[in-house]
Formats: sequence, structure tokens, C-alpha cells
Amino acid sequence: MVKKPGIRLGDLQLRIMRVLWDTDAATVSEVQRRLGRPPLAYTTVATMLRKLEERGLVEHSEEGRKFLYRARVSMPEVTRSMTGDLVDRLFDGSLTDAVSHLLDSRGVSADELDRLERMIQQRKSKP
Amino acid sequence: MVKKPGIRLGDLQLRIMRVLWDTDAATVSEVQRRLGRPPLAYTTVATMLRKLEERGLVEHSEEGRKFLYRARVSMPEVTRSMTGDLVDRLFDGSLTDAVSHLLDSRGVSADELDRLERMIQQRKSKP
DNA sequence: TTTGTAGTATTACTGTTGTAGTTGCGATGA
DNA sequence: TCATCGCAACTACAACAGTAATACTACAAA
Repeated sequence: MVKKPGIRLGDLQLRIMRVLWDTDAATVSEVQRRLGRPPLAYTTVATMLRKLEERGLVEHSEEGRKFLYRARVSMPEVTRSMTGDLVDRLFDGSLTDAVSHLLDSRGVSADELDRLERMIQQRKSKP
Repeated sequence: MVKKPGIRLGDLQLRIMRVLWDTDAATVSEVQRRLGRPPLAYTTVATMLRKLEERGLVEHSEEGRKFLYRARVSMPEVTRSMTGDLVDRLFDGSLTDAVSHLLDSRGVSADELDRLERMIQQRKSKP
């Protein structure tokens, strides 16, 4: 069993990963462009990509003289790790506590409640 | 409307806040003791409390020559802030996506599903 | 009165995230 | 040929979390 080291990502790191999950592979400039709004310096993006690669979350191949980056960890993997982390930290691992809190703390529309209910029904029907 | 600055806490910071939420007020030594297991240096705890106080999350009064610390932010406040943060970061603010992911990624017992279902029923019955 | 001790204050150091400047190099267009 | 541009490499640095040693101080015990 390979151990999962518990992935923690900062804001920018996560935004970069999201770009890579969307595009499958991208150069630094592409990532930079896709990050949008207040444009970050090219070197900022390049630095973060290098650091992500050091951590093994990303890899690159050379396409001519530019680097093509792609994710080495999947989105579900990261998502699971980060949510699990928070559920552990805040709710002592209790899923129901976590969901309960979510329902309490955010306005949930009747529509959403319906969807959630159906989700649970489905989950119940198949073991 | 007072703005909520989006509270982010590190591991130790959260553990310390939890102690304070549990005890209502505690000296540095008490906090240190309550953190348990691999005991941290007294000064480590004191330093973190000071930093938390700088951020306004904690306050102290003087009890003789020792400091009595207590939380200035409530547990639900912090919990809401941190979960909201993650839901925004990972699921673009979609609560159903978040719950859906939680159900998928962790083993959920039939028992828990029942409890969740009842929770949703309750929520539906009162607007 | 001296000294140990329990406290706080000060200082320091490592690692990580976010942010970017500077440098060097190779392709390319004038 | 030479200036420029695109790009990677290297370096830097502020902020913050975590960790703690060291220094100062006031009370208590002997």
C-alpha cells in the first residue's frame, strides 16, 4: 500500500493545478495566461511550477526549447486529500459533522436539498 | 456589516484554539499540557499564543503574574470560515459538489446515510 | 538575604508560499 | 552580423508557521 502523504496546496498552487487539470499540458506562458485577472509575472508562475515539480505534483517535458508541464496527481486525489485533511482537523474525521456544519453555515436552497437527498438515496440503493 | 477577513489557521494554531474553546480560559502552561503527546516547549506555545493575539484571535488578561488566554473568535466562526474557504477553493463554492465529493471519497456507513437523510429532511421542513 | 523557579520578553532560525528581478542563452528578423 | 525577444536558471526577499534557546524578572523558600 503506497502511503498518501497528505497533499496541501496554497492558493496559487491550487489555481495552477486547476489549469493543468483543465488543459492536460501547458507551457509556462499558457498557465500564466490562463490564471487570468491580475496577471502574475511570468517568473512567478515558472517558479511555482518548478516548486510543484520538486514536490512531485507536476512534471515537464521539453517541447523544442519550452517546457510542457502536466499534472502528476489527479484532481480527485488532491481534492480527497485536502477535504479529508480539513474534516480531520475540524471535525475529528466525522463526515456527518462536516456535512451538518456545511448545511448550517451556508444558505442551502430547496433545490440543493433535493439534489442532496437524491444523492443520498442513490448511495443507499447501491452498497 | 463587519467584514470577515477569512480566517486561516495552521495545525498548531488550530489545536491551540481548540484547547481554548474547551477550557474557556487557560494559562500558557495549561494550554501546553492540554496539547499533550509530544510535548512542545513552553516557549513554543507562548509564542504561538502571542502571534494569535496579534491577529486578534485570542486575548489575555493578567492573573497575578501569569497570563490567562481566551479565544476572541468562536469555534463556529472559524469552522465556517475554513470550510467556506475550502469549498470555494476546491468546488467553486458549490455545496452539493462538496458534499457529493465527501460521500464519494470516504466510506459512508448506512447508518451515517440515515443520519444525513434525516438531517436533510429536517432542513426541508423548516424554511 | 540569597537563590531557585515559574513566568514573560526577546531573539533566532528553518521551511514554505507567493512574488518577482536579473542573467544568460539561443533563435530570429532586419 | 547584430539587436531583440522568448524562455529557463538563478537569486532574492517578505510574510508566516513552527520551533525553541536565551535573557530578564518577580515571588517563594531556605
